[in-house]
Amino acid sequence: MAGQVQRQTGVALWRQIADRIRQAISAGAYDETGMVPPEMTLAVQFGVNRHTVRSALAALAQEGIVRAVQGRGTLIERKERLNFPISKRTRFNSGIGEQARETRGLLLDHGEEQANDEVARWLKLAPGTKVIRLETVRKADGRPVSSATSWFPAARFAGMPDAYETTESITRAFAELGLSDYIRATTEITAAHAEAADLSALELTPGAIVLITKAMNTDLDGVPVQYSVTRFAADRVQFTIEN
Amino acid sequence: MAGQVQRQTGVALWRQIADRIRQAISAGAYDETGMVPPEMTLAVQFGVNRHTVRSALAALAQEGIVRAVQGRGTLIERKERLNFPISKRTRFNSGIGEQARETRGLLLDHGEEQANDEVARWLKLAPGTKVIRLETVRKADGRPVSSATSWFPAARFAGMPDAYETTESITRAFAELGLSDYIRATTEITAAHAEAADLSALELTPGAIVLITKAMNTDLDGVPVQYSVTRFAADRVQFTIEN
DNA sequence: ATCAATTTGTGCGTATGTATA
DNA sequence: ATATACATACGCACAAATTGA
Repeated sequence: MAGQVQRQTGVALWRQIADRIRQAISAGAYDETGMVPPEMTLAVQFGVNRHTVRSALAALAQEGIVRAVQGRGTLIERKERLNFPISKRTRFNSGIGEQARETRGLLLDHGEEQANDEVARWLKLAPGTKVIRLETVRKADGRPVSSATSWFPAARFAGMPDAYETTESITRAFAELGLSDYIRATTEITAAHAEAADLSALELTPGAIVLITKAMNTDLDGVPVQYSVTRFAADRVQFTIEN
Repeated sequence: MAGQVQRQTGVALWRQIADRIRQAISAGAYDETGMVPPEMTLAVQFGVNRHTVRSALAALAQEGIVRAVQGRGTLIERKERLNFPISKRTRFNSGIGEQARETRGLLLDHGEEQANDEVARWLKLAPGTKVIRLETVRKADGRPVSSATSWFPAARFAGMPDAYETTESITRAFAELGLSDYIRATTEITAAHAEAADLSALELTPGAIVLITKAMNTDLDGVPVQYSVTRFAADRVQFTIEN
């Protein structure tokens, strides 16, 4: 874990250190012992006071990533990073596969509205066309992984909110509404700092990073059936693209 | 730009605000005027003192993203976000296409070494096999976009460093070495906070985000020819996957 | 059972950075 | 520019828990 933390940058040292340790845990750097190195070792490594390391570890403990035991050390509780394959057949639940014991999809809010320019462009509709909006959060083993806003052409998928609430899955909801198969046409990926809404929806701490995908699905005839903006907790996921 | 900035989070208010304004500029929120709103307007919007907004704008001015003019306002200098298509035919230079007038690839360092477990796994070689390592930075219109470490099987591509230095392009270097075509087989995408090395290589400010890709290219027979770990300045790029 | 070494937990004083008014 | 409040970071000291000799 080379590279020093930096002062006077607007990001507190304890946060920089927490981010680095979180990353190291995800990368499996401490797999041999299952523990984080002692506080003093980390303090020397990062060139800071032990108190500063403690602040960082406290933040990670708060996230449930580590657990400190007096006299023993700081144990690693979790190190998973879910992998999302992105392909023509991109689906949340089957993509997760055996990486989680249980996945759930919760419907937070929904409504019918008129497509704004962005939604209309992606769904290839005229601006103002009626669309169904779904706000959902997906969890794996109880842990929030992503929050999404999806839009569907209202003319075709008016029953979407009910279908999703019942099935907890876009794929199964589509099936209920008579669409047995669909294709991921385009995916756009960016990254940004978590906003206030992300913090509560994804149970993140401020300063965390979100990976943002804007994706469009079509039916087998190439007609757009869904546009969604999904925000993933960056330190819980990675994407893979296989060509 | 909804959502308030938060105190006591380890990220200074001026930095949170700078990040939000940078994001808003990228998203085109101020395209009508080409200017950032007045400092007092922003101060009210974020619920902070005007001084705090000034700190944020000073940081953005330092990055060259905005320029403050007394009596007029704060002008937006740059707002581009380069788009990287990821597909079988993923190539940096042709992918950039007309988005930049000039692209360069600079060779920072290179060497011959033995493949560690990660490199060996990706290149499908036995650990310890000789590989060529290239450290490169790619720039578009003089602005650093990504820094990459690439590994190539040494037996086949011993001339890689020279070829890259001459051609400033992986594609052209491969061509010089007798490989006229190659395929992007796998791409893995994650995001993390910028490390010290990123700050200098990509001219970032601390707290910035990097998008990290781990990618493997093969020749037309499916034999791995390159494994690379590339770190992109997250606020300058986006990825798109077309299926 | 005891002891020493290691490691986390706690307290206090001080200096500097951040933000407001 | 000044004053005030709070957050961040450091340095030192000592207490409490765990481990292994």
